[in-house]
Parts: sequence; C-alpha cells; structure tokens
Amino acid sequence: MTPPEAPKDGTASHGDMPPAVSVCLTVLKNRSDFLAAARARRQGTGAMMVQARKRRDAEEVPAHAIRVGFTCSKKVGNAVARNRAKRRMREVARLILPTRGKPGWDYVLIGRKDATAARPFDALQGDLKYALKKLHAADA
RNA sequence: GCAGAGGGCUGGGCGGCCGCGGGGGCAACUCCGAGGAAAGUCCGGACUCCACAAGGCAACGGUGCCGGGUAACGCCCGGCCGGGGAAACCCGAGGGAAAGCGCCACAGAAAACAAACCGCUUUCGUUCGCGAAAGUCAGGGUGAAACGGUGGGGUAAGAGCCCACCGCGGGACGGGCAACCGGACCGGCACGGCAAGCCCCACCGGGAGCAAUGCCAAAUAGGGAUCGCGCGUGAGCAAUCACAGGGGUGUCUUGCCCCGAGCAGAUCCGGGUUGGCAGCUAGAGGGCGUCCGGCAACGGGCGCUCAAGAUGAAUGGUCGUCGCUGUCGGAGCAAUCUGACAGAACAGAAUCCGGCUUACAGGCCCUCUGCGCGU
Repeated sequence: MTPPEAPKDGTASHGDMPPAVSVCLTVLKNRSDFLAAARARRQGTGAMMVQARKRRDAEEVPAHAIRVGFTCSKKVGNAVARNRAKRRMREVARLILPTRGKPGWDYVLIGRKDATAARPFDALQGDLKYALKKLHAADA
C-alpha cells in the first residue's frame, strides 16, 4: 500500500530542502557527545526516545553539520535485536534528518525493546518527524 | 505400510527502489561483504610479550582400559571389558583397594575380623514355666553389601566336614602389537565395598593475553608521601675490563642477563590520555572433482576454484512476487484446485585455526532392526 506514496514523499521533501550545503550527516563517536546530548532536551515517542542539542559555537565541528548517534542498551535485547533496532533507526535518520533536522544540532536516537523493531516503517518515520517538531518548538 | 535405531544435509528463492563497510581506479565505475552454531569462552594450538636455557627437587593443576589418527587435545576412529535391549543399537571419570590412612548412614545380633539375636542339638539342673554350660550357622529376620550356590552323603545337631556340578582364586601353555581372550592342571574357598575422601602410580603442563605487542602524534606531569638499596677493590689518562656486592624467573646447581656513585627501585596518593597506523587476515585454509593407501578416523597426489576485516562497530532498510505451513470459506466422490488472513526458529564475525558443549521453526536424504502385506 505504500509504493504509490513513496514518490510523493520524495517530491514533498524537495520543497522543505534547505540550501544544499548542509546535507552532510556525521556520526557521533565520542562518549562526551552522547553525555552532552543526554543532558539536553528529550522527547519520547512510541518506538524510540530522541535527544537533541544545539551545539555551542566554540565546539570544533563545522557549524552547519548535522550529527546523529544511536544507542541501544542491553535492555533492548540480544545482539541481533540491538543491531536491527539500530539499523532501522539509522535508515529513518538518513531519510528524515537531512530535510527536517537543523544544522548545528546533535541528535541521539535511543532504541526501545521490541517497539523499535516491530513498528511499521511509516510510523517510525512519523515518530521521528513528530519528535523533531516538538524539540525544535521547545527551543524557539 | 507400521514401530524403532543410527547418521548426514538444509536454514527460504527471485526482483524493484534507497543505503552501508572494504579493495582497485584520476574518474565514471567495478569486485567482495555473517553462522551452523558467528554463541558459551570449556579444552587444544598458532602468534606476541614477559631477557633466556639445561638438569635435579618440591608444590600446584590436568589427564587416566588398549591401539591408532592429529600441529595438538580432555577431540576423532577402531578394538576390549562391564551393564541394558528381542534386535538394530545404546550407556560407562573404565589405572591401583596384598603401600598406608579414612569412611560404610538407617536397619540389623554382627559392617571387616572378630563376633551369635531368634533358632537347632547334646549334657546338667528343674519349682516342669524353664534355666545354665558346650557345640553350631543349615533355617528366620535386616541391609546396597553378611566366612559362595544347588543337590547328595554325613552328623547329636550342623558346617566344603566329604562328593558332583556351577561359581571363585592361582595358573603351565596357546592366541593377540596391546587392552584382553581361551585354558591343561592345582586349591575346599581364603582376600567385602568406596579412590567423584585423602592417597599411590604413569604421562602432560612456565605465565599472561590482540585492550597481546610495535610505531607515530597530541596533551598533562617532569608531581607529592613513605620505604628500601648503594657509596667497594685492582688495572687504565679515559672509554672500559676483572673481582667482590646487589637484583632477576618456586627452589637448588650450572649458565646467562641487568645494576654497579646515582638519579635508579618498590608501594600509595593526585592528575592526564584513553586518538591514528601497523598487528589484520593466504592459513595445519575452505569447496568441488578425481586417483592411491587405510576397516575407519585420516594421510598423500593431481586439476579447477574461492577469499568480510568493521572499531558508537559495515554486511542493511523497505516493497512486490513465488514457494512452505496453519485457520476460515468455496468447487469436487476423491486426489486436488482456488480466495482471504496469519505464521516462519536459534541467532550477528571482532587476532586466527582444531574440537567440545549448549540453542534451534520448518524441510529433505541415506543406512539398519523387528513385524505385517503383496509378488
């Protein structure tokens, strides 16, 4: 039931696209970045928790970059379950963040037991969009 | 066909769209990219560091029928013995109990070497209920286990006291590489079990691990406290050499190395980094075919072919379709056909190999045993 929707999603995103400069997504690797994000705003949804932080100018990261990290603790399940949850979140982030994310921000997506792996993909995308809207609104 | 036994394989296929990691390339692009257990981290190795080697002794840990295979093993194969099963086949920590110590609950008279509760027999006594002494272990009862079992002779009653058979112990000799098997003959029979209690014997084992280890870069510190060692002799202008001394691996011997007038050693406290590259994937390598040796595990030859290397950690996300299974509905005598919905396990490389163990939806194949049916 989704294939007709897929192109529509693509065209819709063209409108929102910010100037092409900022489309680079990088991955968070340092523990300190994760800790900083954890102290900032958070928004829970059905299938995941999203943390977002606007970086300070002093940090030595390109100002327009959008950075994203993924966390699945052992509570999510065994290695197979954790990997699957991370992959789905990574895919969702790849589709949504270049258009809906804000340059200069760090995002951390946290997986939930069963929910992250089982939620329909459309709904998972919706969750992230919703969370971003709430987080950005709270900042403004 | 039914019941049972053993072994092996597989672990959805195809196609869109969008991605990720690594190699090659200036680029376009192109090639490769999870498992049978990748798991538990239980054994065995390779590799690296701890400076290193030989022998003796001691300790600790492991292994434990025999032979073979292997780089090695606690693994695998073949065999032996014991036990279970009608059979195929399965199970067994399976060296030593006359080196020593220890233990053997409950029950029972008695649990390890000496003993006699009930009972049986004889003699004596008797208040005729029975009591005492002696003989005895066949019968009873207990137990996981009780001076071997059955029958006969024998006797006061009994007992390997004697005899036959079975069992047991020793055993010339024969077979086998061996575990072990057979066994003439001899012995009236003695010598209980537990070694997954200590132990003895044989064999094996140094420790730690890829966060090993090496290089580069940055940053911080060139900290503080306590303890301990040392200031030697000879030669030489000196570098240095020799000796004494100190230290080093459980210890000793032999040997070796380091220190040897400094800014070194140990412990604790405090602070900082926990980035990049190498190690890092081609090796006892996997697969297919074929030939040779071997009962087999396995070994050897030839030909072709294959190839993850990540590090907040790639190897995917999503959709369609086919196949499989189940439920419900429809058609059909039935096999079957068809529609809708649902389900599809255990599980994710982390230096690399050989094993073991554990988890696992569904499906497929081979061999053997017994019974039934047909020809």
